[in-house]
Amino acid sequence: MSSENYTFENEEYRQRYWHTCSHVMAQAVKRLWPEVKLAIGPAIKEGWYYDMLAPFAFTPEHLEQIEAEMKKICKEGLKLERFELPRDEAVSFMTQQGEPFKVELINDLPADSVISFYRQGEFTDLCAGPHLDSTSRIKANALKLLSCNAAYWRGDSSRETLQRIYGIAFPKKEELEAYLERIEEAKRRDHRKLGKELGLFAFRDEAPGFPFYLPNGMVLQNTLLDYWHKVHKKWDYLEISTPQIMKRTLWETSGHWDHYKDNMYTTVIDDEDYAIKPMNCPGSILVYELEPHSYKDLPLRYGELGHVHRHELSGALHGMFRVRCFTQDDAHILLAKEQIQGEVVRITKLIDEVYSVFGLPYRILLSTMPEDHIGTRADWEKAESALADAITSIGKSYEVNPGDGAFYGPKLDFEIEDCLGRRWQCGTIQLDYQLPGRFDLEYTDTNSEKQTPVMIHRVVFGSVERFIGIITEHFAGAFPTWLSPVQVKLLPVTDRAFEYADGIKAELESRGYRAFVDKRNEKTGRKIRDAQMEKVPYMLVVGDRDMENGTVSPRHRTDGDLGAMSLDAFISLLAEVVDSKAVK
RNA sequence: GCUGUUAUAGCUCAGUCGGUAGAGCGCAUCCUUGGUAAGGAUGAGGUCCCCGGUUCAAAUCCGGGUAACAGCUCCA
Repeated sequence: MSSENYTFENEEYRQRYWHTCSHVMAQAVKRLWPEVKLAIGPAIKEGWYYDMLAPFAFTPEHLEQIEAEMKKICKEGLKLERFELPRDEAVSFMTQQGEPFKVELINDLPADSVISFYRQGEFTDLCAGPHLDSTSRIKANALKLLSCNAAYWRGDSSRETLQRIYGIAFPKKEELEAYLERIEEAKRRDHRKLGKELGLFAFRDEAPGFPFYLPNGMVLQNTLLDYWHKVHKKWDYLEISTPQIMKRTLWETSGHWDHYKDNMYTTVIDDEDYAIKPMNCPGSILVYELEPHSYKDLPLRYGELGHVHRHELSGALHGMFRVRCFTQDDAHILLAKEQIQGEVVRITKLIDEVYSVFGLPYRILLSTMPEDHIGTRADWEKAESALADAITSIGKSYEVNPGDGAFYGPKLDFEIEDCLGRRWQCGTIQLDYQLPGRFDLEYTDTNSEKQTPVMIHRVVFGSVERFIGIITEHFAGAFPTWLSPVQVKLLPVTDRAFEYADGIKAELESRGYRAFVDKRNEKTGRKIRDAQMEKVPYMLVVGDRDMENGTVSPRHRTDGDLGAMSLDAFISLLAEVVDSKAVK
């Protein structure tokens, strides 16, 4: 069967298609600028890229030129032919072609590997394939070069910085347009843009990477945390709060001073070294150590909304997604080995409960033993199967992420998928066999013997800041009513209705709702438009008619005019939406 | 941190060849009292990111900072 019998929905065919596009792009570049050196050009999840070294920086105009040349190559209908060469011939071939990166790649291939090439017209590339059979298979008017950026050769920051050109292509022009539209939609939802427009948060040059919460953002955060408190009370967590700054000796015991110092902010107090906490675990441990513990205390669940600081590289900062100080909705659970599975089930149920409130689907990843680890293989296997069994026991499934665990234990990661299909790692459950031992933690078991507890680190939101960023984009700023900074905006038709509106506002506030009156000297249409732009869920138009009949005229931001009704009727409607935490 | 790009009014952005700045929105005042997505008029706002250089003259050209953006590396 020829590869062209596949459809584009087929993953393997898609990869083949994009990989061929990447060769066509490289060919176009070499035709335009023969002096450019090629590195690697794989197909990726969406599209492809090619890394290259050029004596000048590519600009959008260059990309247009390359794109035009690519279209020409597609129309030329060049056949792709595979051939193999022995290693020494492969090296001399690429040396002769003036491609040092390709020579390095060939030299690094394992001794027994087959070294294959693909030729199309005058262009030949080192490549394992597979490919389409001809460049004419690529739909010339449905391909686009998206951007050009820097990338390190072999992902190594100590090596050459190359230029990476990203591209995308589809078999139909409409699919390309839909893809580009999705990118535009993501831009419209960018939480940095919405955060500014909606008055949620801000950044200043005076504090790069350290967010300022504005009044609306503070309401959102507090509402989120109120909910967090409620859920954690229900699941038997004990809330604590530990110091921001603690002595160097503590961080030496925990291992952070040796392994995490580059990311820590430090200070000196009374001639002693201190560090601002980058993580909450050592603080929780100090609380545990305050008194002796019995097996009857376990699992002991310390919850902490811990404000941590980490010195991230300036180039890594990204709105609320990557900041230098953030709040983890952390918990440290101390428990006996045999309690692990049951506790993991509890945590998974809690996480499931929270994510479903936001309407966020997720998948679970099990990260197993990395090469660099502590503890015996048997212990690891036991821990990994405890995590795996916990997930399957509640009818959920997981994917394995081999070797991606922390050095001190395996973990479960919860990856949220937002409404644009983008994935975000939020929740995580990590088993830790190391820290309790480093701090000599113990509990007394049923035989009056001292035992070392296991520690579970877990977060649900991950970081409150990142979670706020994610839901801002997920809801495009139109938060569900229970989370909206302003839930009801009263729009008096004339100033005769101000007093009536104030009375309704007071009534709503006394019931715990967030209401505001728009008393600007503007027409109703204008007030509605502005409230819509602010994404307020409910607008209450009140005018002479309502005052006469004792009604309000609610308008929902998506459902439109709901018609006049009594205030009581509106309040019960509002109560139902808010209390159910509906995504509305 | 690295590579590239960018920085002009509260916001979004124009500003040609180097001759000390403009629009729309917002804001203020006045008119307008208007029932489901923008009523009208007038007006006030600028250390053109910071420091230095070239020049008779710099928002504009050059160098160095800072910050943001895209990506790499790293990560909640």
